[in-house]
Amino acid sequence: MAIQIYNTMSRRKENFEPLNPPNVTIYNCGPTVYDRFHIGNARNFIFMDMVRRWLEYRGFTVRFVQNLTDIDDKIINRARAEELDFRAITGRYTAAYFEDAGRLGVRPADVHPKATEHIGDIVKLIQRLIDRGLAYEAGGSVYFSVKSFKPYGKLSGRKTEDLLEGARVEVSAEKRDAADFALWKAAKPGEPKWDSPWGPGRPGWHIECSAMAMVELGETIDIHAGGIDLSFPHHENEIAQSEGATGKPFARYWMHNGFLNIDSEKMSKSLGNFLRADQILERWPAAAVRHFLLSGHYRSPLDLSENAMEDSASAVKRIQDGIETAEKLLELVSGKTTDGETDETRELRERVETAMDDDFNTPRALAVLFDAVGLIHETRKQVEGDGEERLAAIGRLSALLAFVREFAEFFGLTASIGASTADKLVEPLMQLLIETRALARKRKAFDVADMIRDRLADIGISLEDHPQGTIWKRKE
RNA sequence: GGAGACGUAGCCAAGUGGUAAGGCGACGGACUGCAAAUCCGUUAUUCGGCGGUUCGACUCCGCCCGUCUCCUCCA
Repeated sequence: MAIQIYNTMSRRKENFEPLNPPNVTIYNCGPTVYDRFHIGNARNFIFMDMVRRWLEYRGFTVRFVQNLTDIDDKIINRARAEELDFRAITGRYTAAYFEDAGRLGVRPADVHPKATEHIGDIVKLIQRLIDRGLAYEAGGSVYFSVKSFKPYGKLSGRKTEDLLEGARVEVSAEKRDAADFALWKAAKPGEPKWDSPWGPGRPGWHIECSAMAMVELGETIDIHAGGIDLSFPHHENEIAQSEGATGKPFARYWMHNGFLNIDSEKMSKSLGNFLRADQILERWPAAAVRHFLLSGHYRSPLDLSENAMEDSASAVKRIQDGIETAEKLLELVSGKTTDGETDETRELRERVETAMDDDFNTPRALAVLFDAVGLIHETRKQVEGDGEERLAAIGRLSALLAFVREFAEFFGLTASIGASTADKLVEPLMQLLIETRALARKRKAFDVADMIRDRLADIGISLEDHPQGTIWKRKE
């Protein structure tokens, strides 16, 4: 069964067939580095990183490119406000991007191209569009002529006429049509600028993605992705620029994730109702944030709330506890585990694969993971019991543990496990305390036993008594 | 005005033309010296409303109500 991907262009799920299997090229529209990104941006980063990993899991060789927009109005404004060179701003927030993304478990792309490092490629592409009669120079700026590109609007389902009637687009005497958009912006006094055949200026927003995607991935890429708000005008314009210049399809699959809402409204910088990723990470573990973002289908809107985060934190705890309990229990009873699969885990794996192959249905895949955790606890009882079945149960438990661990890691839900590397002294000291408490309990000195447990609880360690012995865990 | 998405239990959220996954929460029980963890049971005769198609719809069609998004920078 092939992987199915919902293509915004066709508005339906399609079988995924890359241009040159097993290679897959992905271009994801990255952040403008004028501020730390918010949790809504993170939804896209985390999701696309997971798409990349799922394709790798499925045997594809993925080349993943995500740009960093490092020149635009917002950056210039911020630089002005702070009285700094714009490069100081982009440098600071580029570093912040990698820091926050890393904490969220998002891998760096294979390449993170920057607009300012591709001015030459951008200029060449603009020239190509002028040569083809699709763009024109006016007053030192260059505009794309929307009317001369017939398929304009095919991604977002818009008609050029409607756009012109909308008339909410930027009015400019230089443009032949209101819907035309800038490829090259003539420099105003004091703005960063680069030389070009049309005079000093800087690239427009949309052109960098076309130019860099082509340079890094070729004229036709497999998957182009971004938030749904980018479908128009950004992606529409990219198509116009790229296909206008090459005459080839720009991207085979367009993937757009839904918004992250807060109080049922889109979270956005302009509305001011956003929460930065670094802020949310101060309060919640990365694993909980990831669970929350993956708990809904990527194309649906997701509503962030205190309650939703609490639910996710509890849900993640169930998985992590399941893993930890199984690990420690296996150590307690046998000291060694095997990683072999069983019919049971093969079936679970198949369910995850079916869910993920179906347009990356993470909620369904997570449900399988929770089912597996349930099976761990069921098996645990057999391991704790006596008799014949115990040996078989140990094998079953190890297989389930390996399965849950594999996919919990795949989805990034184990992030906080082992986050603090335990001092070598901790384990033997814990054993000492556990043995002391066991002795106290045996002698019915429950006040002593409870004191040990309570004091450990105070410092963040919980004890669980099992028939085979006592397990300790760190709390959050 | 144009384009589109969505409306499933207390909350979050999958799903299918054949009789409702999973998570969180709640309640009852088991286990425990007491806990914690876990387990068992209960928690949507019903999928925004009204019609229609069908042997049968939550799933298909129509209308209505409600929420949201895009059409302007935005993941």
